[in-house]
Amino acid sequence: MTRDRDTTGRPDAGGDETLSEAFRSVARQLRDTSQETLAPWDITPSHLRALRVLMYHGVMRLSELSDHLHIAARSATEVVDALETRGLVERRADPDDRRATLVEVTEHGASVFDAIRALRGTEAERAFGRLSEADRVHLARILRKLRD
Amino acid sequence: MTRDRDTTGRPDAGGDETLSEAFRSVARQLRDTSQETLAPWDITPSHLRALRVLMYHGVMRLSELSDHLHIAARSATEVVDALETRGLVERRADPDDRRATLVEVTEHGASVFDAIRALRGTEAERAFGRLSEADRVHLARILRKLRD
DNA sequence: ACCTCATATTGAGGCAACCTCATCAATTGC
DNA sequence: GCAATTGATGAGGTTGCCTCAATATGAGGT
Repeated sequence: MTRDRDTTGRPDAGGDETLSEAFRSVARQLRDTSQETLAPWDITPSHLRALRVLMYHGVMRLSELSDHLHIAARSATEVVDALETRGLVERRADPDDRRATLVEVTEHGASVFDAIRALRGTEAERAFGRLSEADRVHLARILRKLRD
Repeated sequence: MTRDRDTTGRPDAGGDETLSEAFRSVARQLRDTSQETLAPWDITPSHLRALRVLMYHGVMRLSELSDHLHIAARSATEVVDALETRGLVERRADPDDRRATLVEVTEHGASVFDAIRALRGTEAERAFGRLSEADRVHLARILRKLRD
């Protein structure tokens, strides 16, 4: 239909399309980079997120974990399964409620988390490091606005 | 449940974590909103992206489409399958190369695209509209930097 | 003409990260 | 004391990708 070129930066039907495209693209790129970095430990970004929540907030129930991660309870089960088979966390019975299960980071889990964090420091820099401090502040503010 | 609160925006282990978390979060929110908007037409965001490429650049081969979308050739096949079963695009033989298949937007596809675009205009505004023009320009610039 | 290598698409099968719905045990409210 | 609720999980589904063949065609020698 059309034989044009988009390099003019013209509005098209909503420049926002481009904006959200760019957004998606960067998000994906971020995810891929993350995945690569994590490969040596055989865990995925979402595993790491769960591990981080557990490291940060300490032992908690599956349901609490799912709340923190904003995922369905059932999905938390899966994430914990994955972390448990890798020896990074352990399930324990909740003494106060026998329906509930507590999840706890193992020593191994903690050391792996620290190791990842040490490397990730520089990895996050690769991702956002090419931004100036001002840009990063800007981005943080904009993201906060977009989140409602 | 718990009495935690991490809205303090404190550094944790690397403020960049928070930044990329926020990024992911917004990207996901964007995707969800998009999905809702598209539901009436029974297509997904990635279908729409393909449709947009085709509307914008006209008829092309599957392989060209996969290049545009930055996905594997095999995945383009799937997207086109989906669009074709919905009558939005059609496959044609490439007269110049009998190995190749051309994809073309149907009339119905074009009208659906237009309808979506009309609605999406306001939808994209909901997403990015709460940003000032300056912020949007900023965001666009920052995203471009992040993309390499 | 024949043979080999590259290219275009697709079948088969896999994976991540979710989801819902149903089930079962344990707990709580009335 | 029993019904309703809650916590975890089994079963199975979805989206959007992926890789690795297989198949057909095209291009370039020899």
